[in-house]
Amino acid sequence: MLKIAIVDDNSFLIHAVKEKLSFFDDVEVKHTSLNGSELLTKLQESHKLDLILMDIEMPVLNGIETTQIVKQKYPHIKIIMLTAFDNDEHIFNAIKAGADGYLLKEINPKDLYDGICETLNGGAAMNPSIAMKTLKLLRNPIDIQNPRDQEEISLSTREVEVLEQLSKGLSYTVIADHLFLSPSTVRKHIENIYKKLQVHSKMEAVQKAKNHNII
Amino acid sequence: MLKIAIVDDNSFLIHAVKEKLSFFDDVEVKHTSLNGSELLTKLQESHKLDLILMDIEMPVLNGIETTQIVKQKYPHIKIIMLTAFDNDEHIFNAIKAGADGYLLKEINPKDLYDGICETLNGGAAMNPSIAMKTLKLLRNPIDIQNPRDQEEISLSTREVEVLEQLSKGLSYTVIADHLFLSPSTVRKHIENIYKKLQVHSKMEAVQKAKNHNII
DNA sequence: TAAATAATACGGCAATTGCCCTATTTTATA
DNA sequence: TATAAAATAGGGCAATTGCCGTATTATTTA
Repeated sequence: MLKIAIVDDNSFLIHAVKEKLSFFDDVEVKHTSLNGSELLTKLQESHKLDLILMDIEMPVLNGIETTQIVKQKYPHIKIIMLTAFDNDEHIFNAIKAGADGYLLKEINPKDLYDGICETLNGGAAMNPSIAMKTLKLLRNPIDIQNPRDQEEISLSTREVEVLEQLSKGLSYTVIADHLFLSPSTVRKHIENIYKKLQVHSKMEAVQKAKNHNII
Repeated sequence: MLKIAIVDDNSFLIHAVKEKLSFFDDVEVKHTSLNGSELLTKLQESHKLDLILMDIEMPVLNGIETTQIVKQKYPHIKIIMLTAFDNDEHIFNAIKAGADGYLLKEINPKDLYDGICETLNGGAAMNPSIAMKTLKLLRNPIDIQNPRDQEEISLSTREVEVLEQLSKGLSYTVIADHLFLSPSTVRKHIENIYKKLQVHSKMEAVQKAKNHNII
């Protein structure tokens, strides 16, 4: 029987997670908490737990701080961050704090269950988009020292692809060739990218994109 | 239709992977290669590819080197390393080379297919045990050092100054203004820089300069 | 000191880029 | 199912860039 705890300041979401886990007979939700310190109190009484599903943004004691403390005191307990957001700083801080996985709340029951099992078997549960972010962090150690917050810069998938090509120093026509697009389309994408990033040249675009971990 | 290529020096394993993919109607294995240089030749003819499943240990040109080259030339093509081993060095080198995912050959058809789809959607395909290793790498930044090669590229003091300005994304005229030079002089300096670095645009110059620790 | 290198500066020209416009089709989302 | 957002594509134009000349004036250095 897998003994799980859930920590989330939103009781509705706790309920939703519980429901997802209810499909699996070998999972038992031992207790739930609305914040980190509530969890710590419960752990003082008993730390017979296999794994904690932890939200990040909570009052009193947030998920990152709580993870750090739990991992310090009870290193045998696995912790998966289960959160709505996947911004770089949260991910990196969670990893540093010792989290064993990072999943998004929108996850379906089976993937959640699989993630729990994999984590208990020594692996790491990770949403693919988050896995990609960790790869980018590994490639750009600069970001690790000073992770900057990406404001509300939201580029479309295609725009990111174009940006990646731009960062190789390629010309419009070559990019069009690579992405099987008309040069006009590439130009238009780049125009839109410039507007979103508020820049006026390839170099500035690439630089800003790198600073914001877009590429 | 997802256009896939497979690169593996073991033709039996190529066949096995093909068979796993045969369950899925929207996957088409465009071509297979027994090593990196064979793949590169095929890509020169046509790079209409979505994703490459790449072995690591191959003769002639191994998976890491091949990944680096492909990612440089055709950054739009996703690459998943598909290998028998999961040692730390391979993983880290593959990530640095630009791999978008890292799966083990023992994977079942569905997970392989899911991994491919997730990767094409901008995520990263990762085996849980490998995900855990990347987390550990992120926690120990000591391992992450990039020893760069220092070839004999000798730029003059002035040229380095101009290059630094270039890297800010500034235009010829603005650079001239900053360095109290005539725009013509700046243009000439940049011309000389391009010749020394053997590049043909601002972006390439800055990129190459950064790789060689000039700026 | 003579020769080589670096730094300065200009003119011309083709190609590329940045920015404005419109417009259709596809995809997502409310 | 409307509506919005994204992706596609093209025309036009001014500014910038990349590349080719040439040429004068320091500054090194052999």
